[in-house]
Amino acid sequence: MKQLFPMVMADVALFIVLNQQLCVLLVERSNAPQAGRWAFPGGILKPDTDHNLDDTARRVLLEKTRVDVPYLEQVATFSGPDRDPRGWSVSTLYYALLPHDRAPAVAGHKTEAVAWCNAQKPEHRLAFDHDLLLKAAVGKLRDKIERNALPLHLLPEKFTLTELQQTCEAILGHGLDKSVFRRHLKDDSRLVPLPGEFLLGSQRPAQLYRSAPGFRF
Amino acid sequence: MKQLFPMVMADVALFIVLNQQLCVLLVERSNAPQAGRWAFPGGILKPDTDHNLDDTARRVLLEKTRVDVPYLEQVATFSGPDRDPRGWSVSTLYYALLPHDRAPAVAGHKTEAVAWCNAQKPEHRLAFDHDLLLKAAVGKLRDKIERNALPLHLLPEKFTLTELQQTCEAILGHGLDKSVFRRHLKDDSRLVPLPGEFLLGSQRPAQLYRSAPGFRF
DNA sequence: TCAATAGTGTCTCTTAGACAATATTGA
DNA sequence: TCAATATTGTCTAAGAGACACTATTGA
Repeated sequence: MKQLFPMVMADVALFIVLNQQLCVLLVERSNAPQAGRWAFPGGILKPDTDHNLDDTARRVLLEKTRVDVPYLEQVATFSGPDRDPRGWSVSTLYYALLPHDRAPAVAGHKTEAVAWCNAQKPEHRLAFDHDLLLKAAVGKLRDKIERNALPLHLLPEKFTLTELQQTCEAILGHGLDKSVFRRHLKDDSRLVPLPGEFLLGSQRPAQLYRSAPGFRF
Repeated sequence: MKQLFPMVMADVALFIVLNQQLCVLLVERSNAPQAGRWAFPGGILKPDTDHNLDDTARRVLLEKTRVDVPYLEQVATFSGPDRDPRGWSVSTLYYALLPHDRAPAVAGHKTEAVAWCNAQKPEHRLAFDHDLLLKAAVGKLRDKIERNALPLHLLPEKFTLTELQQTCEAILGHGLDKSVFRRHLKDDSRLVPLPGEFLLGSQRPAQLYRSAPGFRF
């Protein structure tokens, strides 16, 4: 017998940049269906407690990984009778960004393994239609960077322009010219230089910046 | 008592350009809730017959307006317990484009009035949160035009470059330079000039074009 | 001093934007 | 011929891209 209502869920692609590579958080499914494959953290809408699907997304991410994220954005909604063997499903995909210094904060459920996986070429076999979802999420993220958005939520509180550039490069998948990159950030109000604060090393010190108050993406 | 499952629906913003104005199709609600207000054509997912939400969107548009559209694209998904007084709802918004010479093809249900309404500043009071949805749909459409997409699905089969430019201007809400506009279309494979076919009038004839085979947006 | 990276400058080439000039029709 | 619109050209300024140069540290 056919079901009357579809499953309604939210999935989250949580991005991070590790070792100059754009990575995404995946959870190994421990139960059927598709046990052993890797999927985005996701879960079913709870109409009693969720105020909208954004809430659902934030909640499932918190439940599955213990991470609360500052920024969450809708990518698209996927639907159909066959994408999940349990039946007709509608799942709205979100993406979120995590600063690389918070990577250790991510913890799996007792029974589930989690892993940071190369977002451009995942080394795990994905469950359901999540390869499609991943493409969509990466595409949307790239789009924003190409349109001059700054992925500051991927960076720690204080960062240098070089780190920012490397983060953009990891997302775009190709190098950027240092001079051009910095020219664009001239007088950009989204960036605030921290007076007198520098990143030191065996080279010329690098000015540290933080994101402007109220910055959202 | 709370409901266990949300309503799952698709809404469609069907755009057209009439008299150089971007317009959207609205349906006057004849029944509660919100009778008398105007809303996008929309309807509830039928898991038995719809293969996905795109299907739902196409079907409800056909049912409500008798129009089958060549192009349909997802905008975003809106959700929450209060946006529809009937309870927790999830609705995925699509937009579609209709050539202006097909405006008369649109017909309402027996009991419902339909109207083309100014998309930038609607003259009707919208139902539910559809003012939000309208903003999102117009925004997405503008975005695509700004990124050099051609809204050929808003034009009749044969059209001139001037008509194409005016269509873009209607979407963007501001004028474009004729010379610049045409420069961009130089050697654009999306446009095919029709050899020897011109639009005549009391002026220099204008070359007619059609969209390239397989053109999608 | 040197290696390493930060940060700036310069040159060229492409393009956007504004506007002018020319072309072709019907009245 | 004129009015109207199509179509093309030209000039200028801004920006992108490539690359070189200078600056400042620790070793």
